[in-house]
Amino acid sequence: MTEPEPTVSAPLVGLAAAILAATLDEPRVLTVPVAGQPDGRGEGLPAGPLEPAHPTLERGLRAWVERQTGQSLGYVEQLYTFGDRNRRRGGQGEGGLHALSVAYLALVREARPAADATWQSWYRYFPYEDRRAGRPPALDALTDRLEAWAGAATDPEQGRRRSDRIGLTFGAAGSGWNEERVLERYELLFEAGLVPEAGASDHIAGQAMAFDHRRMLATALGRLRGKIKYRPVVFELMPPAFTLGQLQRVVEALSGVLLHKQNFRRLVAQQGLVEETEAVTAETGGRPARLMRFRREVLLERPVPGLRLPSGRPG
Amino acid sequence: MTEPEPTVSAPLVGLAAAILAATLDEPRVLTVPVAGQPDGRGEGLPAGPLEPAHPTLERGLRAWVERQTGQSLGYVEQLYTFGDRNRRRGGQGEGGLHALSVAYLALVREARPAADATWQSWYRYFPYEDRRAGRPPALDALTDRLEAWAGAATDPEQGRRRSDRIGLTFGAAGSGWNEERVLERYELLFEAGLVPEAGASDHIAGQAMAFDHRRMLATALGRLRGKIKYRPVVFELMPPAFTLGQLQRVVEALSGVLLHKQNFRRLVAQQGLVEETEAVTAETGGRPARLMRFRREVLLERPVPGLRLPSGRPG
DNA sequence: TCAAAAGTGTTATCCTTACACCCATGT
DNA sequence: ACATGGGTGTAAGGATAACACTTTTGA
Repeated sequence: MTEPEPTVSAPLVGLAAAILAATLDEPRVLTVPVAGQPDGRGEGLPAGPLEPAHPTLERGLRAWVERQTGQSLGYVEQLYTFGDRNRRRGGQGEGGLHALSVAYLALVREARPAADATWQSWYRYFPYEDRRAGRPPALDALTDRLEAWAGAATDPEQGRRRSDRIGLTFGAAGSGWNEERVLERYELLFEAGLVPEAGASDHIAGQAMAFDHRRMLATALGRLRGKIKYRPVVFELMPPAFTLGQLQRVVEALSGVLLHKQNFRRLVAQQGLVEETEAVTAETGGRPARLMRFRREVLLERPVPGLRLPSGRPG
Repeated sequence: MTEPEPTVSAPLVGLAAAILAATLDEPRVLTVPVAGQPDGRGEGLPAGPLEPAHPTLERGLRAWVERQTGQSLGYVEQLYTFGDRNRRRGGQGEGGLHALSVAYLALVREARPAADATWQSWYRYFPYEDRRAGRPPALDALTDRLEAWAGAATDPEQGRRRSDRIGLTFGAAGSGWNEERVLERYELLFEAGLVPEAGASDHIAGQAMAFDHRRMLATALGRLRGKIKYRPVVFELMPPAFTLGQLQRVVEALSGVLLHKQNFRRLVAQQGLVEETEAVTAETGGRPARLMRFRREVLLERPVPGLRLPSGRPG
């Protein structure tokens, strides 16, 4: 009785992947060109329809990504299933849901582009998310536009709610910046009509993407920024051996904020996440650094092994 | 080029909801009878296929739930999209993925069953998850069976990995019990063939459900148990006014572990999650307790307002 | 008077934060 | 010599955990 019975028109199911890496202190995402898109939206995530031959969703995703980019995936995690708000049956009017996309997050070590896929910095699509060099200047323009949108609300109550959301997600008031709220910030910009995906000709909020791929990417970044704190996923992005300084710069690149050096090192060390190798490297510019490696055993020892970000430091 | 094009046979998309409540110190889930299922698997979650008329996934879900149970939903959150491992095209052989289910978590305040839907305790389906009365006796039998399964591995390396997983998820060794790992525990039991959903005639691991609904329920419980720690979602399950003792018992019911009274009260108070009302209630058996209410303002004030569970107390 | 639950206060301990400082290399 | 990044020590502050204890009702 609750068994899904065949309906006349099943929706299309798409698979999409936000494939993330970090090389040379820059967080990256693998993108592909997308034809037939509005101006400025010709970039997208590797994606394709779920096919009858796919044994599972994840296997289908891996197949598509390999076909489109040549990249084989290691760590893969399902993010969210989107009912695309832009694609409805028969144009407008009574249209129901036409297409779904199951979005995935993938973390890979090496950044070797293939075919016409290219690696881009995350912050090309979300420039305001990078606070490593201090509060980005673009932010002021953005929050001004957002406040104008809040002021243009139909009633004062709605305006207050909008202002609250702006303060909460963009860290006005006392609450401070929360680097995990990437999706909430993008959604707010979308609702305020400040991104091309919402019909704006604007691009002060960063480079647009095809379909709702930028929403998927925002979801992926927020998830990863949260997850590094309680799971040792950063190491999926690191080479087998690395210095603590490199690790810190990768974490900073992902989270978009700078960290306090001494405390970061102590946290990493005392949590047993890494162990020393015998090797050192001299390519860092100052005193040669010891190379470390990830201790896989922590997965068995500690219940919640993550890189709790230690406070932060003024940019 | 990455645009999903129509394929000959799109998969069916189902919607399912784990609707959770907490009444009288017992955590509950709304279930419906499911016809045509194997013996002992006639219970399921409210569910139905996504229909062309549904404007969004969530609206489709709400429609199905209201139709099947009369329950209208408040807080709703998407959980996961499952490619049902039991339903493949054409039986066995080359079969690809035939049906998807997008599963949701819903939290409701009132527990008034309607139609042939009934409220059941979570722990009917996961008896080993309730540690409020100490370590459940059923657990020993379960871990014995699991260890036997680990011992029956094809090679020693696989056996070691299985043993590690058992220790990690069921909290042997030093690691202790982690109440959030509901899904990992269920998946382990599934792989070990100890649940009817995996073909076993056994039910020492709790009451089975139709399709993969128990997997969805496990996902929901794990998510909720994690989420109460960093979001004030418990209050979705509470009446408008409640005593701190009631709140504690609900949190204990959800998490399945007992908490330290004094510290719980202090934590709740000093986090500003609740405020006093003028009323008191005398129905608690001892000294009358002050009725409290949830302070909605914390959502604007604090970045991560949740009920960090204070340690716990020996059961 | 006693049981049961509400509610308050205090202390030891640990973790986080912040600051100060030394070490080894290249220019 | 000094700039740069690597690496260590330690003290202050705050939060948690554990303990003891008082208050107010009903039976």
